[in-house]
Amino acid sequence: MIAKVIVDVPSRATDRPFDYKIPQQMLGWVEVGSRVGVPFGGRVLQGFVIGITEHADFDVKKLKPIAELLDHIPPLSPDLVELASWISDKYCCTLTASLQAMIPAALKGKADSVVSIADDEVNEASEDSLLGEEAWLSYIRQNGGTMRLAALQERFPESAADIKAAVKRGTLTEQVTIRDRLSVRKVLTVFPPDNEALALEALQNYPARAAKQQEVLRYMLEHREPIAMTVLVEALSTTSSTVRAVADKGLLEIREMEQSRDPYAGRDFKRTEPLPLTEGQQAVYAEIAESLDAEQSRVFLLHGVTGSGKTEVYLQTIERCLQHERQAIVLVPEISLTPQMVERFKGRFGDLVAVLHSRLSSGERYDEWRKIREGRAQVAVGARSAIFAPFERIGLIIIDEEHESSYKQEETPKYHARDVAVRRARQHSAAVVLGSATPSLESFAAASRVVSGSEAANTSTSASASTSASAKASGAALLPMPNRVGGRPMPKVHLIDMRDELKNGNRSMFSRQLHEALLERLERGEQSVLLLNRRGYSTFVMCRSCGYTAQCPHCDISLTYHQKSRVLRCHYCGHAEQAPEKCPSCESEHIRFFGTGTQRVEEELAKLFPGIRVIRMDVDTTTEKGSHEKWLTMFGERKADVLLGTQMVAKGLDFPYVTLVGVIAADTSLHLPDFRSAEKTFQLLTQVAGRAGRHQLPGEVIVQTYNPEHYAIVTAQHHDYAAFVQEELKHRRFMGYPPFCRLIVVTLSDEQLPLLIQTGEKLASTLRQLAYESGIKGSIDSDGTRFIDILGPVASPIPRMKDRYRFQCMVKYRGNVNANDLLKQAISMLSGPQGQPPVQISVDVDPQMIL
DNA sequence: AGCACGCCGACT
DNA sequence: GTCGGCGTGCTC
Repeated sequence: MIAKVIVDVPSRATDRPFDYKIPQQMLGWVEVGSRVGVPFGGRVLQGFVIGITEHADFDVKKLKPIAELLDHIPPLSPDLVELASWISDKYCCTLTASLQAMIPAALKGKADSVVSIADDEVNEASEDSLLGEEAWLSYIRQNGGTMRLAALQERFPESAADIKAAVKRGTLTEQVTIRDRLSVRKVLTVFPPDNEALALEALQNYPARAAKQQEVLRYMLEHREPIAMTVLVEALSTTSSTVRAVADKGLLEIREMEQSRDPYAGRDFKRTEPLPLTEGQQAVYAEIAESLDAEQSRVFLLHGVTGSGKTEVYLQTIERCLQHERQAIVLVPEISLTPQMVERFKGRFGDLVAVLHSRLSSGERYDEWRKIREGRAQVAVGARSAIFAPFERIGLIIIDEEHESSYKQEETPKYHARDVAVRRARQHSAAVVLGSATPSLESFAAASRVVSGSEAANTSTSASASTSASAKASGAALLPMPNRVGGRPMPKVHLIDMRDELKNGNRSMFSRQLHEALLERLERGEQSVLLLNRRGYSTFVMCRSCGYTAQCPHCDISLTYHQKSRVLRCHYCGHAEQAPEKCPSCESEHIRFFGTGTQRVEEELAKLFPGIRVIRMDVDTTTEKGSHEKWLTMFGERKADVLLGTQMVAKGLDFPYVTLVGVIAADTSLHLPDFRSAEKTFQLLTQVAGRAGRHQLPGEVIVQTYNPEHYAIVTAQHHDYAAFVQEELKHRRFMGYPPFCRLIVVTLSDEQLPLLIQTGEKLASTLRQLAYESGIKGSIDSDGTRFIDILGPVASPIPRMKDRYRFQCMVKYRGNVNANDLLKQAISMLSGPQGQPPVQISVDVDPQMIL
């Protein structure tokens, strides 16, 4: 039998299946989805089996056999392999990249060599005197004749060439295997006696002076369960040598057991029961439950205002799904994957929940992943990549805060978890629930078209190329939840025109109203949340005399100032330099280091409200593991008056004593050169406003802005999603942006500018030519359903990164245009015979940020 | 991506 | 004369 293997080489040229013979002893073990080690061009690499056939597409005589099978259970199932190939096709990336994204990093094996002294050499050495033998050779002998090549080279760096030569002439034999980057935690475990009768007899006859041993044995006979050595020793306040003594008599067994790291071990989650649903929740639940019972693959857009109780609906639909013995995946934006959120799922489903997020160590993540793969978990809660949770029978996929841009991966493979979810759900006949108070325009356009039949014809031409193409195909159903649980009103939102403040001589960053409102909360002992909406704003250096700013010498981007080390760092390439004392350009002393906005707000708060207790949450204060959780717990225990932060304070938090939400500057995100800036602003304001007054105490929101008449801000003030969408759709249609078309951004990069520009031009003209040949109308005003427009090449927003220049082309299209195919064709037309393009090309399908 | 093979300059 | 620079080309 022949295995088709995708080899772990991140290059387009090698991204195709290579055929390998399956050795006799591996027959029946090697499956689609298996991870194997294969010889490839003189070395051994990790690869994935994506197919098994009878006949090779290659000269059988030249076929090499698979060198090793790396796992007992294939890490990928055939449906995930199929999904990987869909991703690489849709997002124009290599299959290798898609496959790698699906497994935990711990399973990214690397080749590792073990060298042994050849047999005849061993004999020779016994005759020859060891005198004069090279140090490294005797070192191997001391190690029993075999050791890892890497370890040997580390010990004798100066003999590297000698060692290599020895391998070449056969003095040393080399064996290459793939080693995982994982450490399985082993725990010494004590097992109860096999032979109980014997043990009981021994217990009777134990010598009196071995009381502790007797105690150990009695304990084990009573509990009759394996127990960790450390726990046993602790419980009986004895030592491991005592336990060992019992084991040496053959009465107990001590073995090393593999132990899963459970990041939530020892934490008690209070079990919760399903809450009675409100009428609104019930209607939505019934709709989804019906689909679950029928095992249909349907997509639901759950549009529920903040505080409408979406999470309870999630929990109960998951319960329904589990009753059908099918598994559920819950995606949550990384930023709102808070302990609060985890607690709600753990509280309802206990150990059946596996949690996957970026704060886990690679070992912890691997253990949670295995819990899923081995069927010990039925529910996976996690960020973006949890969409690849290796379940066998998925019944339900929930995507909370569906509009969040963090569902789009910015690195290759640049997939959108929402679209992958829809595709994966279809493989499993599973339901998808997209939940949001502020659905993305793409999802909303795709969903409303199906529900409001009369508008269907109307929108089908205008928004036919929704970004959520798969949602479109499956026909998303809109499920509205317009009311808050308990009939609580939406908080009142006040807009403060900061221009008026300035006119009235208030130059502080706090308006009088916000100042007063904060004071009131302090007096009443209630809490406030302050949002500084500063996307992409970080600390930088500027000279106030000449305007000089510190730039990275390799990247054409401002350097970031790190206060702790007084170093300027580029966060694209890692370049670091000492922060200057005076301006390098004009020698002025007036060089200033601008701290994060939140730092300045914190200082101002301390000045205005002496004794105020502020928790500041931003990248500076939450990088440490667990710090996020720590701050939120503190705030929840009312150990602070104000929670001040960036985006991260806007999402999913629920504190009963928060009655004031202040937005310092609503418009900082409004004027970013991105076509989604209005949408992002509306979403953020709506989300943060939803933090107030979720319980008994009524909430108030104060939004400071310089653009009080902007529709994104006005509609957010009135919690009017429909009005926002209507206005925003007008703009999108007029400007020709999604959901009225789809976008692909192609970025080309190279060290040589002329070659780069030349290649860029060639790519654009080839694309135009191909589009023309396939008869697609090119005009932006075209009424036809097919349309394509190729823009550029132009310099990228970051024109140089890591000493490479960057240019980009944008493809806009709509209708049944296979832009991916055109693009792939164009790229292959300017590539060499092995498929390597003259410059580096990176493709972003459905980009989130255009900037 | 790596590694081998291969053809031209500065050294023992 | 050799060592070694990194330019193409291939990997089942």
